[in-house]
Amino acid sequence: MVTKQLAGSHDEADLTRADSLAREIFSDVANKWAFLIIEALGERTLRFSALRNEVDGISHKMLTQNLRILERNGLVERTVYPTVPPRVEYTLTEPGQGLREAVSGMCAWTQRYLAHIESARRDFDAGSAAM
Amino acid sequence: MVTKQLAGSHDEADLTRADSLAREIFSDVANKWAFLIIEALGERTLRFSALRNEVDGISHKMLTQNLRILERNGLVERTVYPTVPPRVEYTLTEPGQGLREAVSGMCAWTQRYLAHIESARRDFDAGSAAM
DNA sequence: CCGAATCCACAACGATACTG
DNA sequence: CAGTATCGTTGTGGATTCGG
Repeated sequence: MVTKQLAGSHDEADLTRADSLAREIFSDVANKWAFLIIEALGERTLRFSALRNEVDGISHKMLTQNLRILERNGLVERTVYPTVPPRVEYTLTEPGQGLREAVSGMCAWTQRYLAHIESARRDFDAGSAAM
Repeated sequence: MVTKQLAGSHDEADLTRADSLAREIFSDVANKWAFLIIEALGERTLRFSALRNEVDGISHKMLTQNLRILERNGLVERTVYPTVPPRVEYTLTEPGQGLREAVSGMCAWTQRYLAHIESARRDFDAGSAAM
């Protein structure tokens, strides 16, 4: 699936539509900031500013932007308390939690191969520099 | 980890270094094309042009670029056969396979929530359009 | 406190053309 | 066939400012 799929089903135009939708979702979700936001949220409910502190290095703009996208896809829930000053909380929905598990898988993978990757990079960079 | 970590270890400067490295890896790997390439490769060995056919919509340039990055991180192995015309094959290394499993997790997640997400989007877009 | 909009530098991307 | 370089366009992301 997603790339070319194994065509286990019946129709074809139908699958390619699902495929292009899957691509869109990937575009929305498969980026550094979305991942970090999802990991930061975890099972907690956080305010905008708290979230901004957790995901460090993220700009105000990027945070809002990515949160909007996640919200649009139904992965985070946005709750506005009409107090003054305003107060907005974000929390992962159930599909969002599902994604978080996948993301956690990637995080675990990163941890596991950290050293391996680091040395692969050194080798590669050393090889490129040889001229 | 990756974002702020739970500080289960001893030192601190050490962890933040690992953390920033993890970030770098995320930047390299957490993007649409890298994911699609990894899924397309799977357990097979593919030539450049074959890979290009599998990951459809990808440009020549993007493919080389992402392959270089993956190679640099030791996730794909690049084998050049010095024939004429040249022939270059790509295959996932063991760490690459590990990443692929995580990516597959995301693909499975996508499939699972496809309909859910689609309707969440409709709701969101309908809400935004209300003015 | 949160979000939207503006401005702007610069990175990403696609198309093309050229090399081995 | 595979890779690199260049160019022009589009997009991304930060800083700032204004508004609720």
